[in-house]
Amino acid sequence: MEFKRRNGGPVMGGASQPKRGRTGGDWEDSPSLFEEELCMFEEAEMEAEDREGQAGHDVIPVGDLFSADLNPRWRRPHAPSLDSDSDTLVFQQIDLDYYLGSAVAGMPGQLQGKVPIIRMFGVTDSGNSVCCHVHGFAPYFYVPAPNGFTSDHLGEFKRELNSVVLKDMRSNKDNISVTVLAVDITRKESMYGYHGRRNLDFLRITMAMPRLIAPAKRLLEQGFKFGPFPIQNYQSYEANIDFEIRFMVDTDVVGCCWIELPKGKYRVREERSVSLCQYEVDVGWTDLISHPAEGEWQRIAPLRVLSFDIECAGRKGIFPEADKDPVIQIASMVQRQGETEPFIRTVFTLQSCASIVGSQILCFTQEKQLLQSWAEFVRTVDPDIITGYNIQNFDFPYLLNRAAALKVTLFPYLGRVQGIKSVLRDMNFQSKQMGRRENKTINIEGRVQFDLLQVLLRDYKLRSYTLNAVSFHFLQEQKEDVQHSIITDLQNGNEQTRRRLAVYCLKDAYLPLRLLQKLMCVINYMEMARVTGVPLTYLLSRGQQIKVVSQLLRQAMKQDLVMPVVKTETGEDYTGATVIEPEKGYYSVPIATLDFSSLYPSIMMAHNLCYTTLLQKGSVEKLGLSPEDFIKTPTGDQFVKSSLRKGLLPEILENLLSARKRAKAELKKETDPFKKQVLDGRQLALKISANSVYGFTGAQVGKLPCLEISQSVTGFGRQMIERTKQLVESKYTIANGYQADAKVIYGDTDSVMVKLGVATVREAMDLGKEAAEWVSSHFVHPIKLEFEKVYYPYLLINKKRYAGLYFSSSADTHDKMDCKGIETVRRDNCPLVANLINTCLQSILIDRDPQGAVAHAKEVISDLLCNRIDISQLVITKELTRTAQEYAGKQAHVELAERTPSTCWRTTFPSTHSTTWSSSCPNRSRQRASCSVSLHTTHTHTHTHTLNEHQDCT
DNA sequence: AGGACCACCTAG
DNA sequence: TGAGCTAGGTGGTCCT
Repeated sequence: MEFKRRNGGPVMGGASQPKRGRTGGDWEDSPSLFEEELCMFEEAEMEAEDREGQAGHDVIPVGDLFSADLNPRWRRPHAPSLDSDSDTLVFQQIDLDYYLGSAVAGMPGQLQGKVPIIRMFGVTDSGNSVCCHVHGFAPYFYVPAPNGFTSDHLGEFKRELNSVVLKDMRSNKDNISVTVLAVDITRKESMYGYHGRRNLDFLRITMAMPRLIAPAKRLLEQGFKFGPFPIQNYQSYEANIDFEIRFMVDTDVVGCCWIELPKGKYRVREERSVSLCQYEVDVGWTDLISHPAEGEWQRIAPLRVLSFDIECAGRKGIFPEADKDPVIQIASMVQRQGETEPFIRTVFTLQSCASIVGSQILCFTQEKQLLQSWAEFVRTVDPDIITGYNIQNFDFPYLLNRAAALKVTLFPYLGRVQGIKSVLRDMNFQSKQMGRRENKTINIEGRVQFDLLQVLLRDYKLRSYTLNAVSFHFLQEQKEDVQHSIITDLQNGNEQTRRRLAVYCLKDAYLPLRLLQKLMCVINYMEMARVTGVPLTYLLSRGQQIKVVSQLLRQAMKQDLVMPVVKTETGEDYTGATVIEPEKGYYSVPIATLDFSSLYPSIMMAHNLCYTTLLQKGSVEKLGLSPEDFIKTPTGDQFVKSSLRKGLLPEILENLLSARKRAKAELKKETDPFKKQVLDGRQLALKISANSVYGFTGAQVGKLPCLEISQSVTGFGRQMIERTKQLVESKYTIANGYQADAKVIYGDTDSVMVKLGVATVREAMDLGKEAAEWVSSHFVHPIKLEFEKVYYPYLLINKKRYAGLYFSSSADTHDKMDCKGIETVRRDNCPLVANLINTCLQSILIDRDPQGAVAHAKEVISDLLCNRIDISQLVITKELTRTAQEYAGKQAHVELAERTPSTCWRTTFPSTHSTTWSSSCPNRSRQRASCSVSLHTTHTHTHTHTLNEHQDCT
């Protein structure tokens, strides 16, 4: 039930070689490691290019920037001409949107007025870009047909609805004359609640464009009258589905899948092409073939990934403002997905700049020209994915604003569709999970914006999210050493100082690429898009729910089930999981841990919990069900058994979990490292997806909350953990011939920690496995209790706070020291505390020397009191102190410090909710706070030390 | 002193 | 108009 990688966690993809750090800080004398690296790129390429007779250019005078001779690599590979009569077009779709346009002759759909057209962007196996316009798909939704409705009434219904929708429009600037395209009768069943498997007549209402769905739905809900029928309120179904998702679900297209346009079924645009893509085609929506991501269709096209970074010359102490401060450098790196090195490394500079081996420098005397040329560079390189660090909220907005300030009119056309301007918008994204977050967004049609900062904020819990910290954490590598404050000075210096800045800027463009690769972001996100069926861009711009909705709709469609639109209202929270009261203390005996694997998904599968199986009040009587047809959950809710109807959610979960098993099996067999990465990304996506189904049903402000499901799930969970405790403690007893009476000393949600009374890890493992198997036999398939690990020794401080040496792979050596909930894993303490506690825990658990722990803590405190340490927030839990003392046999009559507020400055960033600690004041202009240290020692006196903003923190 | 409440962050 | 869930520890503030 863990969705976010804690503290970065172990980084997947094998260990990386830590780079040796740069020793001297003397920049001009010795080139940095990064420069050596750039140099190596150059050497490798020189060899290759010598054969082709292309000389490398270090510094290029601005002029023929875009001529093929000078920059042969900028353009995509040549695209052979395409003949739709004889060629099949196959491409991997990476972005999908829609627009309103005029009908194209020969394509299906409405002919007059503006029609919605789906647009897919993608790349072929040979690296050519594709823009595919898909015609004839229109948005629709459902309402139940009123009693007595027949096909004779369709015309009247349609006319009347059309008329009220038209009347409802405040302005009609698109001059829409027809809003309702069609109304059909179709047999469907609501997915909410079991009502005896009877399909009813539903009206499928097709609208002319997506934005007409909401008013039509509203008008029907508020009360709609037509023909002889009385005024009536219509409950609507599937009226809140994004148009893109609607299309993808109906055509079996998933995010990042391969699309095939059979020969003869599509048209190549010769004139009238609107995109910058190499191929631009039109196709009818029923003519495209979507390939499931299996076998050969798991591959990934050679996508172009552009990473960039900008530098601005800010004024002293003022954050750069786009209307005043110039953009002085833009570094860009372009890499093909799947390759290890960027094949374009370039930096656009304002004013001259000395050459950097391995990268191309383009110097400009006019900032306007720099910006304009960079935009042209982007259009020429035609990247599929644009990355960088905080590009979404800084670099892109700054560039757009700066270009506007300088009136570089051709700058903001960065997308793949000609004539569409990239504009900046403020978005207010908010979720319980991530809090309120102000975000800026810009539209870049056809290119996926993959801001690495946003990825890290979503997927990793880190202490700090600066590029420097993140690079160090994942790559053991850091940024080039340039202080922000000296950027302007470097720019105003000479070509050597600007060169130093350029190296810095290049590295900041390079690091995101390295991180993307190391963390396998592109692969993992693509796999998530494929597994859940949503476009790649949704994964970064939307929440968790849309992924479940997409899967739910796909499953529902097969059974003619439709999803109601529910009004969201928050009610009472429901009861969650049980946390077994811990028997706090230090255990110098092995503690076995048994876990239910995928507890909540397996509960939903085992008991067939779903919207479609829920028996609402009175249903049992109404449907005349007998007791063996349904179950009653611990919360008193009723669901029919799978013999009557198999639930959609259990089906989805089974598919996800069996697909995960397959992926893991394939992963084991696979030898190709690249395919391995894909498979690992897939199994991870499948696991996360399975776990988020439960959360979806409990999301009260959501697309389809169903607390009967979520509270039944947790209810079963509570019952199960209680039962598990009883079972274990009843069987593993001296009376039954075991060495000791087993005792469950702790448990949380889906796990129990058992003191089995055996002396060795080996015995605990063996007995643990046996116990897990035996307990499993008492539960319904596929619920399974598994032996996970042995803790030895184990320090149980409180609920959700413990530490122990973790034995799993071997009984002889521990895998790690596992700490849960303790200061060492929390980000709201300064590092000193985390380090101190960590050292103490190591002392206690590994060295088995609690006095050592106490001594160490004392020493640190004493250092603090004597100002020998510049940072100091000390928080040692009372429990840890007590436990350490207990273990030490009360011999150590030292009370550790209880709590000491800080002399270091804590900064919490509201945007990211992250906290950083520093010994210097982060913002001198703003703080009024004073900080104090107060320590209690056994010698009774209290030291209080207060610092305020006028004192130096060190 | 003790409790109600909040913010923050974690466990699962 | 879009947002997965609950349990619970710890430390802080404010009130009585």
